[in-house]
Amino acid sequence: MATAPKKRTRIQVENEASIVASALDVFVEFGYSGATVDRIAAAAGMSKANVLYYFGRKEDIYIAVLERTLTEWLDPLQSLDVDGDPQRELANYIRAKLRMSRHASHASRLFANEILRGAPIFKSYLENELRTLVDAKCAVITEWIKQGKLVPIKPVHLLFLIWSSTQHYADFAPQVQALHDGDEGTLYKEAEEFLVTVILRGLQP
Amino acid sequence: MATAPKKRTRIQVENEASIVASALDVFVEFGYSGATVDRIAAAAGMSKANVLYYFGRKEDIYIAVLERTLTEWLDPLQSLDVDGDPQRELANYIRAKLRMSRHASHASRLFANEILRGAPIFKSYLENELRTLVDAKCAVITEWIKQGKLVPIKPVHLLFLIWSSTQHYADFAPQVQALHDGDEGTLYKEAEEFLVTVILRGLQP
DNA sequence: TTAAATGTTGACCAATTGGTCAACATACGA
DNA sequence: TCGTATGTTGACCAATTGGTCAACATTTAA
Repeated sequence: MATAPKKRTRIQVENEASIVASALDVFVEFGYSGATVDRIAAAAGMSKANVLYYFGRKEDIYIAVLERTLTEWLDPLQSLDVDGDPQRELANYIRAKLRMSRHASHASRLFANEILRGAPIFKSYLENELRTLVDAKCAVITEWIKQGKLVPIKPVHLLFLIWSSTQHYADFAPQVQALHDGDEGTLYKEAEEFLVTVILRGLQP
Repeated sequence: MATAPKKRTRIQVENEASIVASALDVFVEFGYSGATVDRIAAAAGMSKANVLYYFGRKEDIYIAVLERTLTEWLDPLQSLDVDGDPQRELANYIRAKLRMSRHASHASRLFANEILRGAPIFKSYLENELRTLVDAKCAVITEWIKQGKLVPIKPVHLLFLIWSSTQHYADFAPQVQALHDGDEGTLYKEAEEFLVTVILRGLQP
């Protein structure tokens, strides 16, 4: 009962997917204002008018891109399990976030851009769905602390630490590359080793 | 012998400073493409034509803003002292970066934006001056490790960790606020306590 | 096969953009 | 005081922008 139950044709499904995929690249490369409908259309291999036929406004394309990328991006946090071993659960989470940083770097940069802009589209999501999820996972961490399995800290800051330190490798890639010798594989292997070691040691009671 | 020794008048100094200061706000709020010369002029309280009289092109304004903000931003890293106590030196550095995140958040966001864009202006600086400074400071950390005062890690990842985790509070402020209860003062006090504790514990041999 | 629904686009529009320029205003050293 | 260097801006321009629309093309269900 969320939206009107309009049937979407095969061509609609294909073209909308193509537009959204191309638009992700363009928004990430040029930012919201710098991304033109023309560029998105060119990237998708169709005319500007046709893009506007599927998405009435540029902002609608942007919203669609944001929504499509969202689920994928937030997925790893879901799996933090209160019954698991904290060190193991957190290590897995760090590794998962780092993998996403590497292989879904466009999604990471898209969100970074959106939040840097003041999260005009995202804000309500942050305050509702994400907030709910984060509260639940903070409760898990608090429980681990109560059981004496982690040093006492305020859980939300731990999430910030994991998010920031892993996403850094995607969002600040040009800087990271300028300051690091060796190929991407080595970089991420080192980062994983480093972050898991330091953060887990830092949390050990 | 760096630049032509042109004398700058009082009015030049004042107006250029005013433009650069206003432009920082505008670039941060709207991004590079979204920032218009008109908006910058309005923020500086003068006509667009006058702004272009001082800075021939929009990009020149941007470069000036970047340069003006740079020195200030990089300052804390300079002071990492190999003869000091590592735990104390690093704690001070984390605290300094966190203070800057709070009180110079526009500078942090400006750099984040620039690097997200692929660092078109910044790249050569990253690869030269910053690289040199970072190499020097990594040598300091390596020395501390050799002396057995820190757990063995690759120093550059430690810098990434400190940068990302502290700048997160500036760059992702809308997200941080959406997920944190309490005022800004409390937030930063908690963050400082948390980051210093966890990172230093994580590095203790 | 056919006709209605759906898809596609070039041409077009008004608004905004970065940037120029000639004309005018002010500051300032001699 | 005065003349030149400096400062200031409205008017203007060409290019680009998001978005519209009428005309044409293709798909699809009957």
